[in-house]
Amino acid sequence: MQKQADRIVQTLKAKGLRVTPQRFAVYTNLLMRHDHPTAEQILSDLNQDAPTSSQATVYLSLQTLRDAGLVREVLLEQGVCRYDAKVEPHHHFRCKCCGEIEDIAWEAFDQLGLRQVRSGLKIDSYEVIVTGMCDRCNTP
Amino acid sequence: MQKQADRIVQTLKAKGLRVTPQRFAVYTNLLMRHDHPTAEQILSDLNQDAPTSSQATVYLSLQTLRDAGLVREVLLEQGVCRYDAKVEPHHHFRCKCCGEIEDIAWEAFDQLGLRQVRSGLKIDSYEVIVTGMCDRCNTP
DNA sequence: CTTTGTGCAAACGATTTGCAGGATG
DNA sequence: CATCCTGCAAATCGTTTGCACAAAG
Repeated sequence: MQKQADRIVQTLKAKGLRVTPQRFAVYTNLLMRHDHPTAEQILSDLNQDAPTSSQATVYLSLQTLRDAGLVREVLLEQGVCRYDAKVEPHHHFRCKCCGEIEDIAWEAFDQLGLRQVRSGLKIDSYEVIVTGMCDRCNTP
Repeated sequence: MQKQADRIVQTLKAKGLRVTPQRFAVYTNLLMRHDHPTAEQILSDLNQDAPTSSQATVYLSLQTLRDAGLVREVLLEQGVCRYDAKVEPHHHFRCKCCGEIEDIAWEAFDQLGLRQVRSGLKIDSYEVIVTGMCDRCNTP
């Protein structure tokens, strides 16, 4: 998987970011995951075996990656900031029972008549947050 | 406006909540506003003239009101929890330039084909968050 | 009178900052 | 070699908690 690492390095460089081991590790970790981890979860995951990054660096790296548009913040619960390296437009579902978060395909809402929401607003992006019960919690 | 105060008292009682001056003040303040204040903003607003509620009480009152379904949390920015006493379903727009938050009518998204988002998910509610530039920031 | 809410101050968890040394381009 | 990043520890911010007293039903 040398190719993949190279691609990640190129992505970072393309955004004008220096490629440091810590920043690379944070971004790679987030790209490999399928969940929506908090900064804390990324930190402990990275340092599981050997120490990789300090707390401050993980927080700063995430800020940097967010500002570069490589990573998205996902705010679903009060006081909990999650991160997502999947930048293709998509939405989120949160099970209010187990707390699990699932992606929802963008096309599900493609028919949204966003243009005419309100005249005067220049719309950049939108996100739908769905709450309910996942199939696991739903079938006892 | 005695009528209005009575209506608020009745609303609280109907939810089985004790009506204390502090709780009443928090809820009334939120009902009268058109913005989406943080707990901190409500606190300082209430205590502007005379001391009305302590910090802890405002936080607890907001929790209680949220649990009773009288108030909604609005999460648009990392680390900022806003509150909204308008419980009729509606969505939010946030100007990324001035940070202002506007309500968006529910009907704008009424045509959402939510039922068939994904089989297995039992959907409770959803919310659309729109980001962009408001008309004020857009016209220089 | 029993239960629940309040105020205060201390505790807390997540995130940010200042600063000195180190690595990157 | 100038700039930017990292690590550490301390600081900060928003929110929560423990406890004694007060108020609501």
